[in-house]
Amino acid sequence: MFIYLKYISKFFVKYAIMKLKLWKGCCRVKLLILCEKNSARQTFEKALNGRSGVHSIVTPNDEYYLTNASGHLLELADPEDQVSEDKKDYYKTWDLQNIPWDYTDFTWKKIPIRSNNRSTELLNKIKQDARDKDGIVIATDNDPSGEGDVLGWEILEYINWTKKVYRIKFEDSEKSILHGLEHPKEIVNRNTDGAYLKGLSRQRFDYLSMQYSRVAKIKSKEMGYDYGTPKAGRLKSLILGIVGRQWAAINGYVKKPFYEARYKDNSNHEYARKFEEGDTFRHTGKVHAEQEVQNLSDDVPKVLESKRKTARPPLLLDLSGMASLVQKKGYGTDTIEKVYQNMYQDGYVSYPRTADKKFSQVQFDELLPLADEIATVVGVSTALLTHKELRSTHKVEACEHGPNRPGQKVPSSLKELETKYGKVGVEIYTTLAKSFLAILCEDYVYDVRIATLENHPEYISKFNMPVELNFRKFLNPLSEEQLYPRDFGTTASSFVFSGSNKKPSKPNSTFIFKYLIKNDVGTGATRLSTLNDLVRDKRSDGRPLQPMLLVSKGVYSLTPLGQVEYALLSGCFLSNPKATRVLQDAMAEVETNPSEEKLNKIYDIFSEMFSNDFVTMQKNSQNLKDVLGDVKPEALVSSSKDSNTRQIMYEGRSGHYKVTYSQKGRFSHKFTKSEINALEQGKKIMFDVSRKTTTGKSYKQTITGKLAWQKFTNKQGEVIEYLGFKADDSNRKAKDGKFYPRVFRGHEITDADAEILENGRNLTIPVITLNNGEQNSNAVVKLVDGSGKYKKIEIVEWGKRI
DNA sequence: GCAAGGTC
Repeated sequence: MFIYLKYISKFFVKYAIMKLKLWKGCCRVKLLILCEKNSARQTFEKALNGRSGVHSIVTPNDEYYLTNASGHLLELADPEDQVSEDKKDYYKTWDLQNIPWDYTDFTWKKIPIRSNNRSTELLNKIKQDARDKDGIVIATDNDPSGEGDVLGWEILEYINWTKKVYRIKFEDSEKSILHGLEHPKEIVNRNTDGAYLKGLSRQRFDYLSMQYSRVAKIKSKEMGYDYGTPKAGRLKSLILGIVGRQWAAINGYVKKPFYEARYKDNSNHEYARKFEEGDTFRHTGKVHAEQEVQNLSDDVPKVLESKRKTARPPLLLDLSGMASLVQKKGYGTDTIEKVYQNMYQDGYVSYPRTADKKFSQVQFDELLPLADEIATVVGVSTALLTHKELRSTHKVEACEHGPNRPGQKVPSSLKELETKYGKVGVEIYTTLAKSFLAILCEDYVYDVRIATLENHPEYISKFNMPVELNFRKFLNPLSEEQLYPRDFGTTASSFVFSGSNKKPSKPNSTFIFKYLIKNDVGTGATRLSTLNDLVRDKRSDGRPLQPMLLVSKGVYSLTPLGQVEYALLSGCFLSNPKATRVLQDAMAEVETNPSEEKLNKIYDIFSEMFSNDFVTMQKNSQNLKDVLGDVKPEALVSSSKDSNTRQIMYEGRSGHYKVTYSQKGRFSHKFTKSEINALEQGKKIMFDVSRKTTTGKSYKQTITGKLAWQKFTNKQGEVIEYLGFKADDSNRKAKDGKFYPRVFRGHEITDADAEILENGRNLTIPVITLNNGEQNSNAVVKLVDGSGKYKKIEIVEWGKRI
């Protein structure tokens, strides 16, 4: 009986507990946590110990499930799909009559991103994941622009989510994620959410800017410069503007030499006076400086002071900084971007699209234990890594992704990277590793030594004497001369120093990025990809595309199409950093006072800017001929529609050339990749072509030649210059100055042959195919006069068959 | 066909 009771009570307790659990479970709030991307979701998974589970978020025991997007999954549909049926044509047709657009026509409809074939699939998955949930936590990145908020909300809108929505903010670390989950903010109405409206205003402003491209295309075509569609936008036009202005400065540079008296001591140190605007000791004529030098007696150096100084390691790298450095080693930024992405996916390097150059403590602590291992791989002495504390100058309290740096996975050797990613992978890793390892070294210590001259104290000389190299042993290493400088000498005498104003530097990626960063245009994620976009000459489906920029040896220049845009948008707000500043001010206002009214103000700001720029562009189009000169036929869309042309910089000018070399009806040859490579470097190439005799028998002819700028006169009598393959003269020049074929029926005329022919004698040579039907024979030939300045080789008699 | 913003 006792046992029975015990059993019963045990059963009841068990039942009660089960009931309680069930009750608790049914009342638990079910949350879907929406991360921006796969890698972020994985970090959440680590922080929460599982993809799903129980965690205190909005109530103490919420059931959560993690899901993720992949950046933006939606984009604004094309203009014609934003408007009512009766206005479709108006917005579809590229016509100046249909511009400017009326923003009140737009529904701001979004569609899954077309270029990403996974977007619909992911949207469906998120919709599925959300089905049984009570709330969604938007856990996308916390960009100050509100982009993460837009990214999350547009997904919720797409899946018709009507239940609760929370937003959490955090940085890219487990600790910060847990902290963020403790502070969810419920958003009842997205139309009054500051961050969301702020992001939306940026998006719509930029969308409306598409009108610029239409205007630019229409006007340039109208003026005969139909080189393609100039792609105009806040970021693109700014890049083209800075490249265009820099080349204008380079082309307008006038060297202004100057001469001044200086001293040099017997250790080769130079002593000069400090030049300030208005000083008269700098002469434009050499004579004046020479006179001055004659009056300056020899002197004795005197050390003024030796100051000990230290220099901290530089900040770390963001994507554009990393790309600039690696590009200098001879790799294309497009390749760098792709390879870095692959290395990131494999865990060797950190998240690519960051704008951070400093560490948070958490990120630093995560990487520090790997330092010795990384140093060994890249060949940096671990003995140098003594500064294990994060300098305050290199630290931020909170940041998103942190700088570009080595990842948690360390390769066993550089060879491992080379096998997987090629040499560019090695370069990327070494660059990142060194910039990280440098901050674990002590400061660079050096003495600044300053000297003057006993009797001419206004002459000063200065150099740095290294004391302890530390991080400069491997990062920005000193030259031999800088490492072991000679100290000041014992005597000094005067000389004429000649210098000149500095020539503006050619625009490379560092130059472009610096300008964009300074003006806060674009983001870490878009600067490099947009620059690559402008250089791209193929669409994703392989069809040709008119590039706006050309890059050669890291230097960027405008293509004819780029020049069109540069000319058309000159003086426009859009191609000025001011456009971004005006936009950012308006965005800040939307954020602090989120309302439909403030959002509408964005459209007004855009409209005002555009109406001014519209006038400017029309004016500019009238001056296109003055600015651009004659239309370049090779740049016309009509002449480069096929993939048979390549656009390159050649001998300092840009042009198209055909990759198929042909002589009408005789032969054609499509250049191979290596031939194209050689040609574009200005090298001479050689290839065989197949030719046919009159009887249809084929034989090979060897052609040699290179790319060259050539001229022809068209029917209107205009001399047109074009770039193309120029075969070496296939004629020999005879003694009398006339020309005759270098190759006759497959036989190359040797010097000895020429000697005989040009003396009017008969010559027996092997020829490949004969008119009498035989295949290979000897033939007796001689040289006879042809028309004009030509002679020809004629068969006198068939020889025997070979 | 046009943007800039994400991501792989």
